[in-house]
Amino acid sequence: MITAGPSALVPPRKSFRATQFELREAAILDAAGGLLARVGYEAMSMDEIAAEVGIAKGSLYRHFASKERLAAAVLLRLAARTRDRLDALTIEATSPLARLRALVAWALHQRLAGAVPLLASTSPALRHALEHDPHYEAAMGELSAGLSACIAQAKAAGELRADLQDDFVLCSLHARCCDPALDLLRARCALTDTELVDHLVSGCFDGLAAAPRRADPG
Amino acid sequence: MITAGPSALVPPRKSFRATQFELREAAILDAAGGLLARVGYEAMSMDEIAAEVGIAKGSLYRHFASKERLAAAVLLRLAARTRDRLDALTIEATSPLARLRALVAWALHQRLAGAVPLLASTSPALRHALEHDPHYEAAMGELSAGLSACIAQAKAAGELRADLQDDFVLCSLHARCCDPALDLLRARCALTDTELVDHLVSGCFDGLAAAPRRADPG
DNA sequence: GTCTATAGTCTGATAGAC
DNA sequence: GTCTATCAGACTATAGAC
Repeated sequence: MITAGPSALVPPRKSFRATQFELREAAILDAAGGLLARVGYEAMSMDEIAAEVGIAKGSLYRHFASKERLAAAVLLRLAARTRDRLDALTIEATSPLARLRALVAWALHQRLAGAVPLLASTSPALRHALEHDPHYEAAMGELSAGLSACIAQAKAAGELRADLQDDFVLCSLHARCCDPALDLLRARCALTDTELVDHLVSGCFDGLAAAPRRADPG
Repeated sequence: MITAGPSALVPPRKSFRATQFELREAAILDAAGGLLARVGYEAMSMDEIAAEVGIAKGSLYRHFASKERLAAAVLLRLAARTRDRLDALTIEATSPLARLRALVAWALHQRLAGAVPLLASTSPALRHALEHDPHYEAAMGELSAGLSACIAQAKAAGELRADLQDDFVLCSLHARCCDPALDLLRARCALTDTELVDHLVSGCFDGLAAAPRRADPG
């Protein structure tokens, strides 16, 4: 049997403690993410998070040096997950446009399940904090790059309007994933989750106006 | 009401003090609105507002009993203005759809000029405060009613997709007026204000996907 | 000026991984 | 059995409503 010892080729066997540490860190991110989505950055208190996770406040600070960095870690994880999702869709989905639609739908479902919108817009203070976080910038940069590639493909395939610049589409999609309409609709309309998401995605890509819309030259 | 002045038929002549009071109140609302848009509800402090207006903090509280009520007054005024704008468009604009497009464009231009998005979404705490403000509820109700009428007309004229329910369109338009995409685009894309607004309005009504989009039966 | 809320720190006690 | 991480919670300092 492969002793714990430093034999090469042995998968890194983590100590029980280290595993616990990682599990707790994930739990903290989950709790903070939920709070962030429900009450916002300013109103979420470190005491509340600690209480929700069931750990002491001091232990919270063993994982994250400050409230800002904790919130940044939440959004960082979400950015990474979104990117992973996009990668997965690159294999699954049939066309570039289908990938984009599926990614927006996925993001909206995440939010219905209680996730934060992937946007600093929640709080200007948080936005400011993130602007100086290199890890977050990097993760968002990667995500943007993947999306931009997808947008370019969709345009080349004639699936996206040619008169809109790529950056505009990118920002629009980002914003649609964080759409405040989701909250408005949840409060006002009686729709199932799936209907809600389908309508929002369709509204985003197909528009609200009736079919004959632009006088596009062929 | 005409008794105040000596002669009847004279427009109500306000005292100097009352005029000053109203001017100051408007100035407070302007300052608070700007702060609200720039830094958000939680981060805007009463001290900051007082300083910006150039009055003592005590005077602030002569006008508004609390921070919550001040913020509510800002959004209330904006709701009223939006409604006024919709009324004006009912005369100006040619079709119901044109009215809706023009209203969204107007709201976006307001935001470019520094106004708050007309939405509690900025801050969950603020949203909670507004949920219990009858004046705000009433103003938003009136605005929604006007918009719903316009939406119904546009649908009847075949200008809006028939497969989307009115409430869905209403919430979507509301959200588009508060679109976080505006801020993202301002930071990322080099577009003039007018281009920015035109693109956003077009994205909202015409969608991002290329023309042949749904297999609509006639 | 007063008072509350909360970020962030520190400590002595304790459980449980090693 | 030792030793380290965690716990509960008191504590400081600051910001900001009123």
